[in-house]
Amino acid sequence: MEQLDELELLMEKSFWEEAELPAELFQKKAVASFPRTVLSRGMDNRYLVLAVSTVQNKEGNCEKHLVITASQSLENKELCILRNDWCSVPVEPGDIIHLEGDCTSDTWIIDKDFGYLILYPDILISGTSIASSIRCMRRAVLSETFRSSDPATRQMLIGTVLHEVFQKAINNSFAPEKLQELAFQTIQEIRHLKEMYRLNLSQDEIKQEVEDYLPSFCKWAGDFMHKNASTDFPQMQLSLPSDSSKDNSTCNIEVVKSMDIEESIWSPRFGLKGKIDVTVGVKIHRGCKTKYKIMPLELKTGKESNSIEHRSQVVLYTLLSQERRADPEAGLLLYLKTGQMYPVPANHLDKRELLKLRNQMAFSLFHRISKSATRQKTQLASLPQIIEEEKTCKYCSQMGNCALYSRAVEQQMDGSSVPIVMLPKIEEETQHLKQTHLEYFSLWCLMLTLESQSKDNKKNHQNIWLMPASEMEKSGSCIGHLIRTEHVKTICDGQYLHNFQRKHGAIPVTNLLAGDRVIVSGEERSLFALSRGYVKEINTTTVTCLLDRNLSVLPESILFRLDQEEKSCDIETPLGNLSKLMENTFVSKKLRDLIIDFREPQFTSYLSSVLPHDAKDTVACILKGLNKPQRQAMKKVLLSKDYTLVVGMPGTGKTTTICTLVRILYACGFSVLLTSYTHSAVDNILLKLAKFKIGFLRLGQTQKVHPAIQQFTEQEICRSKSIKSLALLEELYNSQVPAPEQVEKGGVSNITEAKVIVFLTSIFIKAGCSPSDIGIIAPYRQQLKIINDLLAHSSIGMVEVNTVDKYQGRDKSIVLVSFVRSNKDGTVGELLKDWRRLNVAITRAKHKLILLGCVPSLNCYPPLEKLLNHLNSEKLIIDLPSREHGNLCHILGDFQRE
DNA sequence: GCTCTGCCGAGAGGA
Repeated sequence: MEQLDELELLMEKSFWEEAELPAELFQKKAVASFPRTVLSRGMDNRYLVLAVSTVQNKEGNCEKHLVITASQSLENKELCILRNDWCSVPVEPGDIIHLEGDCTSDTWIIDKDFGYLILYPDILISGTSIASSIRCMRRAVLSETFRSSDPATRQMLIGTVLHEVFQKAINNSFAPEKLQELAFQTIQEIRHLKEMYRLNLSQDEIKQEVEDYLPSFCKWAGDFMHKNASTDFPQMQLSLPSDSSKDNSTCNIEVVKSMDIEESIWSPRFGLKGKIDVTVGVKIHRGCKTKYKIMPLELKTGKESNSIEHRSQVVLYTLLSQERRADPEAGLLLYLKTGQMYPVPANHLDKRELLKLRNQMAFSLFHRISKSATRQKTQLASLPQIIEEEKTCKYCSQMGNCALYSRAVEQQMDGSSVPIVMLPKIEEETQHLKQTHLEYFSLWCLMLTLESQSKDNKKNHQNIWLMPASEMEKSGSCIGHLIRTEHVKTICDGQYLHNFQRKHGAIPVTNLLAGDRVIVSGEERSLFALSRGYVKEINTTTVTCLLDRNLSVLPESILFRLDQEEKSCDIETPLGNLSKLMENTFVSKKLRDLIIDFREPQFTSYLSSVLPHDAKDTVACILKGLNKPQRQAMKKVLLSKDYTLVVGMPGTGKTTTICTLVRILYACGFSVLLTSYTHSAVDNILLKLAKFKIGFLRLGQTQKVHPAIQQFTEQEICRSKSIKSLALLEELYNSQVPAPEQVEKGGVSNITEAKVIVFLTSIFIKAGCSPSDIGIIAPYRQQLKIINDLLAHSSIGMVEVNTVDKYQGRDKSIVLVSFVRSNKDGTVGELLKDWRRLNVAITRAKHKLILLGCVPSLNCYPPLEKLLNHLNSEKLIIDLPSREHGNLCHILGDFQRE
């Protein structure tokens, strides 16, 4: 906060004076807002704005002068002059910008005819968002904020299906029978059937409507593909920006072939992203001259509007295309209802205006929080102004959020201004809400926005395009220099299994684990973010990934890099829920009552009024599998008219309770809707339910917990007696042998512990345990990595190795825990202090639990100290004598050579 | 201080 005040003072000083001021200050702001942004010149230039001043030039016109730097030391300053309308770009000192154009003697000039300025270029905004901002910037920003408030319609479903049919046809054939077949096949796909079900539409209805389009598909193919002579193609009007003005704009356009479908491109040059329906190779015949271009082809199934929005989308795609190949200079807009196709030239003027809209939008998205003028209070910022166009507002899907934000947030600020004509509309849209509801909305919007902006969540996607793989590898979240090996296996549409190997040697030390999300890029600048997916398997030689695109179409020589996709905090779901909670519907009203106004939840008195009489025996039978608190929770839930909160520590059997509930409801003939904030929670429930269907008998087996652990968890952690997951603790090895931890950039590890863990695992397997019954847990990724590597070099099969948290809600027969930490200076990591995590770790084992760690070090952690004291009193701690360690190393040596 | 949790997601049409 202090830094910002200093900055504000700075901004009031004059231009040249400012430029002389301490560089650290700017560095501070830049670091706070744009962590680890790499400043650089060249194609991907990133400049830090040091100062902004508005000046009048000789002609009396306004110019903005920016003092900028691309050097991390902030020493080498350059000047950027913004002329004409570029003056209005809302750029401030401390901002990061990208410049397109020419720089002569350290001066950039961006004017109406030449050059672009991209504000916050690492915020990538989609083509459709920008196109929709033409009519209403506020709507575009609201749509980015409250995403889910736009339920899909019949027309959208038809649109999606027709897109797919066309995309399949262009790689196959436009023959009528083939089109028919492709259409039928597409309609049958499960995701479309689901959507039809949701919209209450029959398959026949959709089929009919889709088939109505097919003749136009044929017509288009007949017009634009496969002809004998170039003049057989329809005449069109198209001048490319590079054509000389003398050239006739009349030409024939021939679509030669489809190069890609649904190509997804991120453009950190223009701050854009998007998916191109079809990328086509096109011949433009003009007189005797022919130009070949690879262009975006945008499909539309709705009205043939040739609207500015549609055309703008195409223009933006020409900018995206430049990330991968030569400037197409134009794109194509095809209306599938009629087969009519319009060429869309990408003129400088259009691109300039669209990029200016992008900048405005980026500004709004970046500045979501402001300070109140009077009291410097942190508050939500105003959104772009409400427009005064009843027609546009009438059908706007963001109307509710627009009015709500205006009333709950903007109208509470000093000096807010709302167009007077819109006030009645805003009042009408929000009249169902009480003051408490408006305040709730405003508060949670602010909290969620602040959370998304917190330091933790400033993820740096941009490192993929700003940092070479070799540099990124040092952080452990990237692997470069990979080549694709073996065939790509198609699992289904949109899931392709790829194998990668390092071109030379083994895969370097990395944090990447199975299950991590990754972004696959080519190491070349033009090939980044080719595909996304997750790691399926990783060992010292090979990474197997499940990706959303098939990369076998690319040349085999391409060098790839995998970057771990850092989770960006998802506030979209809660914001969407928040918006839904404010809707004028019966359900939302009830929820507002309960959640905001704290109406007590109601319960009926008798189970007999809830459960059908004839289900009594079945229910009784199902309930047998639960302990007392679980049954009590179950009863409460069944009697609930509103909601019931079931609260419990990890391992206390919440999921089991829910599963049993589902089974009861199912047995009584109710339909059940499972929803969850997390996917994994629902997955766990489904997994357990599936188990019930298969064997079942598991329910009857009461698992016994070792009394020592039971006592401990009950006393220190749970207080509840409903521990389900039951571990039999056998031994705790106290490693009296030298087993120091290693702290490096990739994390904390302990090679000795890793070796012992692997050795013990091998013993269990030799004793007849199935590798799938064994789980290895360590709190640090680096340790998992080392254990994985040792396992990979052994003859041990697939033993699951993962972090504590990944075991949440699951059991293994045997669990080995490596605590890793071992040092003399008593360095305490935050990680092990978390007793909830400890609880998860020690309650995952059904039959045998082995904890491996350095007792003196672990005693530094209060929760562990309690556990160790407890185990000590039960004589469950076993020292590992140094003589044994020597033997162990021998054995391990042998074992590794095996 | 090195863990994890919320994640497919840009665009499907309408005026």
